[in-house]
Amino acid sequence: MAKQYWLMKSEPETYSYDDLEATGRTEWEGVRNYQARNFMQSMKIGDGVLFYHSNCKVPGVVAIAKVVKRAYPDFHAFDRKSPYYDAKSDPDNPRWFMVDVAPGRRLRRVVSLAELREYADGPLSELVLLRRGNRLSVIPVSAEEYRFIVALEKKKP
DNA sequence: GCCAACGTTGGC
DNA sequence: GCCAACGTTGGC
Repeated sequence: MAKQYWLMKSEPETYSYDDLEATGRTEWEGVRNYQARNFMQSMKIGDGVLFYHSNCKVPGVVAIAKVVKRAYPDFHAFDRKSPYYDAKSDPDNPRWFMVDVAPGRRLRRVVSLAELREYADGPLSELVLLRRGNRLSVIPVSAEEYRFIVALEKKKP
């Protein structure tokens, strides 16, 4: 199976790309949306990830990361004390899954959402992120879209 | 199975 | 802080 690509959102105040670099690896826990979960379940080791900062001053893609562990049960859902606790998920029949992600490299500059929108009628016309009202935190990206977005780092902002 | 109410996401 | 869009919940 060919390498796949994804965009994963994180609020930098909660967990930024700097945090990922500091720890070298993270569990992508707390995803509580079925569609996003399904995407994570189809991820494979080595898949490319666009690390996106949401809910911040300049939302956009800040770095490249990679999947380093395939989907496994999000055990935070079993922990009553966790903010991600979900009584409907139990260890015998887990409802939520997560993958592990490791850093790749920071882009030369933030490729902002506003800039991505400039290509909404062109190369990024199919980008799920740009669909109206999209709120998914894990989004598939085609190889072409991935390459195009990464290449934008070389453009003058 | 419908749908109103509610909570959350996330850009602005 | 506002609010539009969306998913989930629960009454009926």
